[in-house]
Amino acid sequence: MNEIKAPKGTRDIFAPEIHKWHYLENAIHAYYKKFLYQEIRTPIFEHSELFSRGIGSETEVVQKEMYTFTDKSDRSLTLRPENTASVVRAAIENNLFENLVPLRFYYLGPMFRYDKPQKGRYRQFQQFGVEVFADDSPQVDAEVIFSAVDFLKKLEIESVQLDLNSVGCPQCRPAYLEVLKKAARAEESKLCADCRRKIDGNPLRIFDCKQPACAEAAGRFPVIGDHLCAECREHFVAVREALSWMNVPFVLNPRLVRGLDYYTKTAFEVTSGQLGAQNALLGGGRYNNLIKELGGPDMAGIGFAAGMERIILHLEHLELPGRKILFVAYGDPQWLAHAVQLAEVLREEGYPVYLDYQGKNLKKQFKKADRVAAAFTLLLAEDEIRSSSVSVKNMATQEQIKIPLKDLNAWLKENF
RNA sequence: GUGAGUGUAGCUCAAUGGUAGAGUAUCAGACUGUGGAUCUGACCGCUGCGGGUUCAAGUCCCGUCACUCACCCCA
Repeated sequence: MNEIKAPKGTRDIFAPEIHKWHYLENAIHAYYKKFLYQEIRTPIFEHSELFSRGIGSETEVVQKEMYTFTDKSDRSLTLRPENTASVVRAAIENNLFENLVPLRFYYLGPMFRYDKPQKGRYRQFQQFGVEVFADDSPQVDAEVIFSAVDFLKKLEIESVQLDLNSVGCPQCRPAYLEVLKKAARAEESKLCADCRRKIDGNPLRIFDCKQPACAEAAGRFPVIGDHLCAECREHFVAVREALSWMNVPFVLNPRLVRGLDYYTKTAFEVTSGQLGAQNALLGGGRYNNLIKELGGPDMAGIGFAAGMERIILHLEHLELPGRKILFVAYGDPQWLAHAVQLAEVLREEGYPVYLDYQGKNLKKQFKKADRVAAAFTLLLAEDEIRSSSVSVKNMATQEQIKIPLKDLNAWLKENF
């Protein structure tokens, strides 16, 4: 008999951690409402082709990490590894580009990638993110980046670094890639086997390699910043200027590349030293060709995605105020009916009320009240019932007073 | 996909190759109108799983699975 466990890379979330998730989710909704972003919820699985076309069929994510399956009608479907392609698809499909203003969305929900789990990395993981369409202004880039950093700041996550780069566009990137390949080939003998393979496939990834020899060689490679076309260069300058208006500090990182193919111009990433190897809290950038490539209008787009588990890891020491609750005790089962009715009235008034139906005697009930961390225990037994009152015990101070039932609500409003 | 570390009670951890233990939690009682403290008792295990070595394996060896961390990749 094998015990059935959660699949590798998945996990259960419950109290007390779940409180942090509620806190984070509420914070996301509240924060992005201020920017007039609208929440969008897209399916958790999509046609596989959406991701291979959107993310890029040569990317690591599409080649090795997708949960792809065939349904009973032989459709190839895939559990979403990220949400940008889906949001774009949804906007196209629902004609949102014509009807909805502003074209600014945020989302949150589970994503799936077949990765080897480690700290901050799961096979089912939660991301939240934003997508802004139809605006190529560099100031929008800055606003999106500002919102990401500022949001983390609001959560008191401040020991982070914002890396910024421009990865060019179809006008300038191909020429740069050729220059880069040439430089890499010239030093091919110094590179590791992995990086030699990257030269023809995705030479930008060589910059990611942590092998000292590769990093050393990559230090001499040309960087894209010197090969941007006029438009990309001006855009990048304007983004940096707008970030300075917003007092967002950043680190220019000419070696920053993104894992998904659709990025153009601005690319950014926020990392944290507190996370271990998987140190990216969020990453994103501009994708001015994605919407068109997926069959939509020729419109710009920019967004980012953040790893919620990784943010939760930064909320370790967050002290969430415990929910105050009332405990109704009844002493002897013969008074249970009165207790049930009192609990019902209290809940109707909005109070969180706990009633223990197994309470055999007062001692046990008070013990349970202690266990559930009740602020007050309301005792309803023979004396109280006879006098139409209730004994209210403050569990912290041990003070206990008898209050007429008709005054209870007013008293609680005052003291609870 | 590669590597390393760790798998013993619900949880945290002990146990020279020689009868599997403690703390904690849970339950009951001391204490039938009152919680936290204390004391007493009870419950708690195919030592991840499968092989092997040995008179004897939680302990040594091999395999396997799981978890953790790292590589890789990324949020």
